[in-house]
Amino acid sequence: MPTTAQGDTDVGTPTRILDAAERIVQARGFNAFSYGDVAVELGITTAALHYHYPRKAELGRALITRYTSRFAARLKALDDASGSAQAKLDGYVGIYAQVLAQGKMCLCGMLAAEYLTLSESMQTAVREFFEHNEIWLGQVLEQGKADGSMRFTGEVEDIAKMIISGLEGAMLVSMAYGSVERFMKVAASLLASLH
Amino acid sequence: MPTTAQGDTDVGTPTRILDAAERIVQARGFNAFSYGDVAVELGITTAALHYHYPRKAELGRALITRYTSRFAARLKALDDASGSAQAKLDGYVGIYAQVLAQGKMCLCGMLAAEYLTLSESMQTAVREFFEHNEIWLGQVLEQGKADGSMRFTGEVEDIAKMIISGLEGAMLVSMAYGSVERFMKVAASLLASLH
DNA sequence: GTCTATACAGCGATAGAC
DNA sequence: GTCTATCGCTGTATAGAC
Repeated sequence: MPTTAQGDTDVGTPTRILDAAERIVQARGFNAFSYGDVAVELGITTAALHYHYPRKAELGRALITRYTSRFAARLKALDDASGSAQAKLDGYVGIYAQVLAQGKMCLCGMLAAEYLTLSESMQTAVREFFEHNEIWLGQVLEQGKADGSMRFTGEVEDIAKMIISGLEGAMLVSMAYGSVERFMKVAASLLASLH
Repeated sequence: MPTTAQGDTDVGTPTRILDAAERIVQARGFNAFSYGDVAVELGITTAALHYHYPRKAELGRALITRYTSRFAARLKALDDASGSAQAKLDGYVGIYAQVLAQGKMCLCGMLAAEYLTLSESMQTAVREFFEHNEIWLGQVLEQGKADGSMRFTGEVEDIAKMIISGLEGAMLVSMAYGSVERFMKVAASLLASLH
């Protein structure tokens, strides 16, 4: 029997920990983030946090896997809802813009900068995020190429890498300006060559 | 009378501090970097470091200003040596590739990720780096447009922002793969649309 | 599952001798 | 200009009571 009644949003402590940690890490980075930050926000002690995530690297790993699976769900939603390849790409850019509008980096973009300081487990999970995105972008590009709506020279894989790199970089630089507009302009220039 | 004899390379302690700190920050980030790291490498104590740079934020600021002025010197060298706009752009990409080949991020790209944790003085200096680069890139693009070697739609400023964002992002993601090849492929795709 | 208490290491920074 | 010594704080992590 679950401890939450019907109608409850069922946010257990582990979820609340991940929510707070995710936001802090996306804004300030994994190395500038501490158990203390989360503890204060949740009104519990750091000892309680360690009960759920004994080591910081394990918390970090959980952060990435949840982020990646949520991201995958949004990409699937784009597949289901959007007809054209262009609409899917626009939706993809929109996901990034939403994150930036909250003053945050992409979690895995942030972690890529700190890559050399991460545990092996976190490093692997970060790479998997990028690879998953590249595969999805590749499929969208193939679709656009097949139906004639997109034109590009070079391998689909390389264009996919360019798009994700370009968007991550646009987020990165835009962090220094707190400007979603800047991000949107760069994204538009980036994708303009595909028309 | 200088304390260094003729023929000495004249690397004082402040320079050696900046050299070590710069490399560590570019590889691991400002928040994962400590006075202790530099002290061990230079064989002096952290107290000696504080004599030269009393506060970490001041060391950070010095790091950025030196990096930016060195970068400016390299851009000027490209202006002096390269005739075509395309050659200048290739040289620009080459600078980034050289850094990445040493397992490092662009200093200011790294600091952009940590932006919200930096002192105001460092934040300002980071933005100045990007603005300086955008101006230079804008001039190159104008040159390419004027002599007919480059074609693009949209504002020159936006294309310049796209190029620096794209290259920074390519470095960022490539950090997770330790792959200069990946970076070069993305850079090529990024600039292909200008031909 | 959360608490108090604590261990222990590392950090930035300072005082004062040399 | 560099040292020894030290301070105060923060960080991750653990033990054991409740």
